[in-house]
Amino acid sequence: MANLMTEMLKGTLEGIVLQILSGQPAYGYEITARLRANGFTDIAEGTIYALLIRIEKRGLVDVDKRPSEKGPPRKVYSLNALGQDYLNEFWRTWSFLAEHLDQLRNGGSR
Amino acid sequence: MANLMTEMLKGTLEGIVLQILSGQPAYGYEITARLRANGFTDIAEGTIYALLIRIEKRGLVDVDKRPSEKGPPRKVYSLNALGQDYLNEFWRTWSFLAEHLDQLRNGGSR
DNA sequence: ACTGGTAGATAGTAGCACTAAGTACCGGAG
DNA sequence: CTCCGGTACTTAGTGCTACTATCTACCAGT
Repeated sequence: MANLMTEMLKGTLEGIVLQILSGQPAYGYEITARLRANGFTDIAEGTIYALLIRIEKRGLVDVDKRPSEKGPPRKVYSLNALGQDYLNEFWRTWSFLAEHLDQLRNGGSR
Repeated sequence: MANLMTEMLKGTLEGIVLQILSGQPAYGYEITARLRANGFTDIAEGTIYALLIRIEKRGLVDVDKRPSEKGPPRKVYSLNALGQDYLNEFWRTWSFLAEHLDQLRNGGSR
């Protein structure tokens, strides 16, 4: 059975990660941990890595590889100008959706 | 380039349609028209029909076929008890997501 | 030597919205 | 009478996204 949250995250998870990166640069493992701390306990690690590669290919983030004291080198992602534009667009779309859903929920379907 | 809204609708469009049906029974064409009137101008007709068939197969709605004065017979969908449960669950999930996104947006990522 | 925590990559799967094309029915314009 | 436009529904195929599962790699402590 498909999970409701799984489907709802499609499209929004990307914005969530970009928003996190807009605060400060971060690497994958850190982002996953931050998400979990933030209540999104069920998001798989692999999902985040795949997403990061995707937004990197789209040129929304810059990457800086630096050695870690523990384990393999980290890939530190930071939001660039294009990413910021995309993030703004994301929030505009989200606001539209959230507004209309609220409206629909409160009987305002007429 | 993938549309932001398209991806964001995944998972939520289903809830939107169920919410519309919770007010009163409706048929596909009508639902499409209502969505368009509600600001969702870019939702394709085919999408709604596919979605309706899906939720019918899952047993979330009951179907009543009745002749139309214009064109082929309408398939009138109405929300049943299982659908209502699912809708409640949908709103709970949505609220969680909306809350956490708001929190994240207002610098509350720490 | 082994376990556990840190860090990332990837092949395969399922679900969803979209595109595009079609069927079917009817009324009115030409 | 034929054609067009509006109503109403169907369906095959596509692309994108999150998930599962598994793998590599590095290091510290026992």
